[in-house]
Amino acid sequence: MSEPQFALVDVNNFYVSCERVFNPRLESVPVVVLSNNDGCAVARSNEVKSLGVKMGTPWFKMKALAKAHGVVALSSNYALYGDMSARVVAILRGFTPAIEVYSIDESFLRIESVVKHYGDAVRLGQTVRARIAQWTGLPVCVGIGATKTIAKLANHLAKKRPEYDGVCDFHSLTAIEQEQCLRTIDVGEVWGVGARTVRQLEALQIQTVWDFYRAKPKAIREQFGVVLTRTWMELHGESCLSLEEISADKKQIIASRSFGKPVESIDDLRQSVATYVATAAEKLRAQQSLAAALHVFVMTNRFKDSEPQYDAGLTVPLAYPSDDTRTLTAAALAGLERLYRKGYRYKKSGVMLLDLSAKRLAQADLFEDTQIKAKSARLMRVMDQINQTWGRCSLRSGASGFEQPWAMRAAHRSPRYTTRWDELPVVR
DNA sequence: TCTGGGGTCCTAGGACCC
DNA sequence: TCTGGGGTCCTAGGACCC
Repeated sequence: MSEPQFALVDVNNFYVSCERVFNPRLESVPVVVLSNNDGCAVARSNEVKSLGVKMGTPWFKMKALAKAHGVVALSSNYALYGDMSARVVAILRGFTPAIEVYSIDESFLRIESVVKHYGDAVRLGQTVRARIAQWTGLPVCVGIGATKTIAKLANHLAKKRPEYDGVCDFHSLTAIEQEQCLRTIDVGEVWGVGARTVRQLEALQIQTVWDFYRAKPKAIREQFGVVLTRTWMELHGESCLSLEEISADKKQIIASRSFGKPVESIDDLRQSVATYVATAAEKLRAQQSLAAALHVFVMTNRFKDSEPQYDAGLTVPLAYPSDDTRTLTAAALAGLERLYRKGYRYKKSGVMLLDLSAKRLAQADLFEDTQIKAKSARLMRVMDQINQTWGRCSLRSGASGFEQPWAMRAAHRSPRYTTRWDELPVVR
């Protein structure tokens, strides 16, 4: 059996690139895509990155800079990004079925069995790049290595160093080149090394990837535990993290949002909670699970020191595990009644579905009414079908409200070009 | 005025069992 | 007077990821 060879394919500035595909005027213009509620920058074009704007910078803090440099800000358009992501994955499946969709814009591929058809790994990477560019218009970079962690690092090199032309196979570099690369990259760039660990490593004079690579595994194990030791081994070419081709069922499902403006009344909170339950329950049914408990939470704006703060949550167990939006909504609203305190300006609420189990393995209950259960299943199926056809929340419970004055802001959303007939791009 | 949302895994410590 | 040892399960909190 040949040694594993991983490729990490990652779309450059994914959300911004999706917007540019359909609006070429955004090309070579500085563009940011904002988080829900138009809060923070979650995607930045290269022009914006070179202005020094960091990931997660609040929009209101960069407005002056944005105005000075003509930065275009867009609200996030998840319908568009989700659809573009699916197209990229479909193309990648044409290269190999051994693929793990790691996030909306990244996939790992096992390529050792298909490399020979392309000559070498770099040529394979270039073919991937060219095909995705031609079929979707999106730019990607490809990093290749013996482990996922090395592939990630190679992807970083492919992005940062123009001489690689978007594809870097770490093992095609000479030992000296490899060392030079590792010496120039901060240890924080390594997959699995976060800000906290960086600070602790710096105290040990470990600053670059090279320093970390040369560290003693025993010391890493004793001070940092098994997780970072695994990262160290992966960097040394020992594959510890395998390709997860089949995405496991979620163990919890969360739905929550910040409000467009502060909310004080319990009526508005009820609407928001009911809305989020509906979203979460739809996901729950999509993976054919039941929830045995649910957690509902509310919080005030933690950035407002001047205002009284309240941050509370309550876990509500269910009599029977359920996937019925009505049952889950009733439980969540009952929890909310107990949580609610008058006199606060709430900023966010949310719901977590917990203790999930596969529906097909559900334990039948002697005292449960099977007719009601069957009706519930039918109703939920019809609701999901209608919402799939006509858009999320087309059919919803009255509890989620009509006006929804608390709804999040999305003032700069582009059309859902690829998923709505009435928003198709028009060529004149 | 304005500060995202959704996940997973690991560890330590306590409760509990035989 | 003397008071074991091994194990599991659960939970909270921390760290990480995109």
